[in-house]
Amino acid sequence: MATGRTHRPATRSRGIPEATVARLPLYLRALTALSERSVPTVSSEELAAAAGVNSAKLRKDFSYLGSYGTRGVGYDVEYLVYQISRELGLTQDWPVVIVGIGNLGAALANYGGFASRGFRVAALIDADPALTGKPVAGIPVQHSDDLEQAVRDNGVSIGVIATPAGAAQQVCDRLVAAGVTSILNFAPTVLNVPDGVDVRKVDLSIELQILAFHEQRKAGEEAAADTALPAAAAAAVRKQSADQVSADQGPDGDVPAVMPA
Amino acid sequence: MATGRTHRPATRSRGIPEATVARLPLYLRALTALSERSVPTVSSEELAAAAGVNSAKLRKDFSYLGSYGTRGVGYDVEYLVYQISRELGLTQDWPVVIVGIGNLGAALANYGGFASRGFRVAALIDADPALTGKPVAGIPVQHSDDLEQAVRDNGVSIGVIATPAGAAQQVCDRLVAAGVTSILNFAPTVLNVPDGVDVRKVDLSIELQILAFHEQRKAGEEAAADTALPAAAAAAVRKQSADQVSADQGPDGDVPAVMPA
DNA sequence: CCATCTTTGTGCACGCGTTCACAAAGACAT
DNA sequence: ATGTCTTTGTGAACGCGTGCACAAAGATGG
Repeated sequence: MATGRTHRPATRSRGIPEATVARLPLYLRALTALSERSVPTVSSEELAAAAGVNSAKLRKDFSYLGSYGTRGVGYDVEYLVYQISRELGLTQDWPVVIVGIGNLGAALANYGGFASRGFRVAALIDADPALTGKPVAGIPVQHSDDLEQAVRDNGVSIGVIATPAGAAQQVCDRLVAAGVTSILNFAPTVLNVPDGVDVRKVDLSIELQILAFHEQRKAGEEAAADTALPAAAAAAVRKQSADQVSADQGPDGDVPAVMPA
Repeated sequence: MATGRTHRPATRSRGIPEATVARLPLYLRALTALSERSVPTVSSEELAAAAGVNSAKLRKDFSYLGSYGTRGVGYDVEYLVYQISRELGLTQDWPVVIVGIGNLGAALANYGGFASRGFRVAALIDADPALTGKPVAGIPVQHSDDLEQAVRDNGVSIGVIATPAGAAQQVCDRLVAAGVTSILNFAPTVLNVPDGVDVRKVDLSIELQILAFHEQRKAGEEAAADTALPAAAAAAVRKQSADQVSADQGPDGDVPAVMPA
C-alpha cells in the first residue's frame, strides 16, 4: 500500500511505522476526552487503558513522535493533543468530496466525526438527477457531471466513494484525474489507482464475516466441550433452526453499498 | 502439507492465522463475481489480482484451509466458494440486531451486503420513542426496553452498535448480558467486554485521519521538491524523494476540539 | 509412456510489530 | 542535597506476516 519507504532508519519524525500512525487517532480521541474534562496530565498506563491498548505499545508509539513525556509524571494532555494533531495533519483544513449519496453517503455527510477533526464536506456528488440540488446535511447535491469542477474548485485531495460497486472504479478514475490523491472507499470493490494515490477501504460486511468466523468457532468449541448443554448456549444452537434461510437464487451478486434512490 | 504431522494439522479452523481470516472475505467476494460469470476455474495469479493481493500470499492463505487447488490448472471456483463460505460460517443464518437507528444505523439496515452473506437483520433498536414502530428498511424499530427480548427471541449472537459514543458502553453491556458474544462497534469509543466476547470496531473518522497523515506527508514532499527544483519536474520527483521532509509548518490555527456524539 | 509445461504448495529468510524488562530521568519529601 | 519513588523511553527478544523461489504435482501433447 504505502509507497516504498525510505532507507532512512529513524532519523526524525518521518520514521513513524504504519501501525503507529493507525493508532494515533485512537490516542487523540482519548486525549480529547481528557482535555474536555480538564485533566492536565496523564500517565501512559491511564491513557493506554482509555485508548484500549497496551501501555508499552503506547510509550513506544509516542517515542516515534519525540520525547513529549515527563518521567515520574506522565504526559501533558494539551501538549500531546496538539502534537498528535499536527502529526496527523489535522491542524489544517481538509476539504473532502463524497460521491454516491445513498443511505451510506448521506450518513457520512451527516457524520459529526468528520467536521470535528478538520474534515470539511466540500461537495456531495451523485449520478441520480433526481437528487441534484436537493440538500443533504445542508449541502446541495451536485450531479456527477460536476465532479471534476467540484474537486478543483475546492482544492479537494481526499475523496470518499460510497457508490455501488459497479460505479466505484469509474468514479475513482475521475477523482484521481481531477487531482484527488487519497481515497476512502466504501464500495465492495478493489480499486486500481496509479502510484502516489492512497486508498483505504471500509467494507462493512467484511467485519461481520470475521465476527461470524470467530462466532462459529466459539459455537463449535462449546458444542464439543459439553454435549449436554444448559440453557446458556441455547441461543447459539437456535441459530441453526431459527430460520433456515438460504437465500436461494444462488450466489449473491456483489452488492452495492447503497441504494441510488 | 507434508510436514503437517508434528505441528497442528491445519485441518480445522484452529490453525488459521488472523490475517488470513481477514482476507477470506476478500477472496470470497472475488470468487463470487467469477462464479456469476460462470468461470469454472481460476489460477492463484488471476484470483489474487481480482482480490487485490499478492499471489503467493493467496496460495499460502489457501494452504491453511487445505489443498483445494489442482497443480497446472488452478482452483475450482464453485468448490472454493463453498469451502470459504463454510470456513467463515456463512453457510448458516446469522441474525443480527442493530442498536441506534440514526443516519448510520438506518444505512446499515438498508445495506445489501449483509443479507447477501447470511446476515439477517432481526431487529432494530433505538432509544428514541418517536422512532418506535416506525419501519426502517421494512423492519419496525423497537424501543430500547425491548433490547433483551429482541436478542433472546431471535437467538442473536452478533450485535451492531451505531449509537452515539455516550450510549455505546451501556448498550454493549446490555447486549452481552442478553447473550450477544460478537459486537461490531461503530461508536467512537473503546468498549469493555468480558472474556469470550469479540469486538470489532469501525471508526469512519480514523480512516480519514490516516489518509490525512499520508496526504500531509505527500504535500510536504512536493513542497520540498518545489523549492529545490522547477515546478515542472515536481510530479516526476514526487515518487522518488521520500526521505527529507521539512519538519514543521507555521501555526495554522485551528485545532480539533470536541468529539461528537 | 515420456517429455514438457503450467501452477500449486511450501521451506526459508527477512522485516515489522509487539512485548518485556530495566536503566535513566525527573518529581518530591526530608 | 540526598534518597526514594514514579514513570518514561528504549534495547532486546520474540512471534507473526510477507514474499521469494523452487520442487512437487498434475495436465497436456506427442
